Amino acid sequence: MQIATWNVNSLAVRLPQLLDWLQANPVDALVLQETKLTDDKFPQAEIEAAGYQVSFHGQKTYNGVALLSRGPQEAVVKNIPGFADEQARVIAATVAGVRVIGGYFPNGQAPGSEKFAYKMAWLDALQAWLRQELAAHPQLVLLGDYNIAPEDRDVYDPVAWAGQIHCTDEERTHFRTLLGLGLVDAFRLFEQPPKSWSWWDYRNLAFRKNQGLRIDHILVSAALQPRVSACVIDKLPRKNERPSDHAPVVVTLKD
DNA sequence: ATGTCGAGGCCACCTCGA
Repeated sequence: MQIATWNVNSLAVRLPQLLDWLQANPVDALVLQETKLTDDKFPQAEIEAAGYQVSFHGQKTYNGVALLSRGPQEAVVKNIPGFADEQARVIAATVAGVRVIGGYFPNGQAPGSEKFAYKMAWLDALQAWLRQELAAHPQLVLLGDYNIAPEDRDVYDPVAWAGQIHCTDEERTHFRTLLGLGLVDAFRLFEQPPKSWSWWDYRNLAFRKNQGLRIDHILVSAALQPRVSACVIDKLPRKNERPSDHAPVVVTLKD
């Protein structure tokens, strides 16, 4: 079984690439972030024609998430229960016995800003909900665009980025708290090439210079960890002539 | 090199967010 995450930065623009990618990578489940589509504009028919069931939760211009799966989805949840939020950032469902939670974590803009405070409140709410989800669903994966680079080795220039958004102590503490709930970073279960990133700024020729951050993550529960056999970042879509700024991340589970 | 994209307003350029 394979489960993947991809911030597509506008599904309207990236739909052809998504369909191409699914043909080459027929994963069992995929969560998308930054679809930037209201639900009435979501390309449900095209995705179903590609052999996937899909749940989605979107809004105009910003954010928006979706969950695609080959098999049926049970107990679909949109956004964090009990956390009033106008921003569409979370979608979850149980797929083939695995609780799949996809998230588009707030960017946070800059430490000290209102958006940073919102990011912290959102992370608090996620953490509280996740405790319950883990108790109810031991086989769980939390994946998406975390907008957090957990360690200095996840940053192309850790000195320049020290204390900057994605790299603050507060964000990294939140990431470690998630691990403390009984989750593990699937990517770090394996030896990986140094300078592995999942996002490169569109500016500054960042991709050509491989100046990026690893901010898209797949965290798996302790009960799921023994099944994890691989976790990779697929840089290929970032080489498209009209790419998203993020690359997909894929985890492989043994049956 | 702050050297890019994408959405949306009410455009044929600007602002915002990332």
